[in-house]
Amino acid sequence: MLNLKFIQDNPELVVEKLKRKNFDASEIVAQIIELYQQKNKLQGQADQAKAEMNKISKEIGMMFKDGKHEEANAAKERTSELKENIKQYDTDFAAIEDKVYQLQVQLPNMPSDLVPAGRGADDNEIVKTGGEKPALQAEALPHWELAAKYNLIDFELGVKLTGAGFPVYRGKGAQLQRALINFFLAEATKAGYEEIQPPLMVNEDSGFGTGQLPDKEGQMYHVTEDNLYLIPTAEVPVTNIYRDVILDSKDLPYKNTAYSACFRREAGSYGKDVRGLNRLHQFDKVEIVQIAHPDKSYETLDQMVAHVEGLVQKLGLPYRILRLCGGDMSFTSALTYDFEVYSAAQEKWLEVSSVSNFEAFQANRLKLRYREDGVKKPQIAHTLNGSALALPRIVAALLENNQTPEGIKIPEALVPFTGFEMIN
RNA sequence: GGAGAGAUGGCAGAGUGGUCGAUUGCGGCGGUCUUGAAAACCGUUGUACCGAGAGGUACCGGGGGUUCGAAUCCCUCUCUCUCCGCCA
Repeated sequence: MLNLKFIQDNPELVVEKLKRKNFDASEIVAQIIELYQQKNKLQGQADQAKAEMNKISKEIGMMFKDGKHEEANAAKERTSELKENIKQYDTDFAAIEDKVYQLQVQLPNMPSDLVPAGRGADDNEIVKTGGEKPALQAEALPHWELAAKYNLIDFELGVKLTGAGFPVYRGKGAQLQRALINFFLAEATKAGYEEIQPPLMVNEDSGFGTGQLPDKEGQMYHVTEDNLYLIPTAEVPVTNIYRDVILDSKDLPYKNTAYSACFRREAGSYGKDVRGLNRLHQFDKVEIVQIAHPDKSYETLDQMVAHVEGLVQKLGLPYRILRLCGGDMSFTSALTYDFEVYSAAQEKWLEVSSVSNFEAFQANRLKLRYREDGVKKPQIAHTLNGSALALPRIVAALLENNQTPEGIKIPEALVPFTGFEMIN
């Protein structure tokens, strides 16, 4: 959510910047400014009326105290009209405020100047490529066949237990999952992130705070009986730790990491692109979150990107880093880097991480602020997060890229966590 | 699931219709004192919006109502806690 005052003070800038997200904001911005002025005028009138009312009420109180009952009753008569007016002002005010809000939430976050122009995935900028694509023999198998061959993942069993998109990991498959989680958490801890074990369900306020609600309601599993939502990412509970808080600037940045299962309904997305582990309703992910000072948030973003890069490097996966173009980035992001790893048997790049700076967009909703030494008014902080990493596609790439006639080789960095070097 | 209690400022905790945005204590900040620190003492210490400013308005879990006037009374919703039951 963009700040109202900012929109009011910089209407052209907002419109101009949002063009890069292929969003025409001119109409909405104009309406917001118009309504904002009405709102302020109304507030002035309402406040004045209320001030008068408060004054009279106090006077009446004193009169009663002094035993001047007749005067007091006379004064009461003056209040009825004021009362009516105030009621009207309040109703109108609330209506305008609501309208402004409805418009305000339609505006996406402004992209950073680094964001390339573009419409879709093809326009993303490849900022870096690393690692070596493996040379597989001709009969290399896709990961879902490898998973079956070595009894690592049972997709059909998941269907029996729950439904499509809920695989069952077993044996070394399950152990590999656990090893990856521990490896990612260990790396994050080493990098100074405090580990969090968050609830896997959140309430409406939290869903709203990070922007899943009200718009993306359909993407989350909703437990209607208790009105709770299964989290689509640990970002939701972890970032909401900082909802409605005022931090001390000298404590910034706050760094948290969390492993969680993630639940996504992904309604309607079935087909050949979603085979195997490519897209699931439940998957595991380690997330990193930072709350940063606005002056430092891009530095922070670079650090987070470097952290994620370190992970894919240690796993020995061929990867590339994309800077998302205006048309492909999310509604809430100001700058996003996607990580893709190459899954050699599918011959496909798979997205395994998305690292974003939301600047003040989420923090505005969250009312997440910090106080600068000696400055009275709290300022809005910046929020960032990234996957570090999402497991399924990492597993897919590991299985496919590391397959040999003897079995699947575990990357060296992971062996201390798996306890085995080979799946065979 | 049954019974009860409660929700007030960073925390603790007063306040049952009127100068209450809210007593007090703790914590925080500033100062006096001290070689330094502690103690003691003095002062200060919420957020949002409007306003050039003076200042004004709103907020005592959310919403609604009664009243000239509500933290205080009424209705309603939500949440939390305690005890019992069940259970990991």
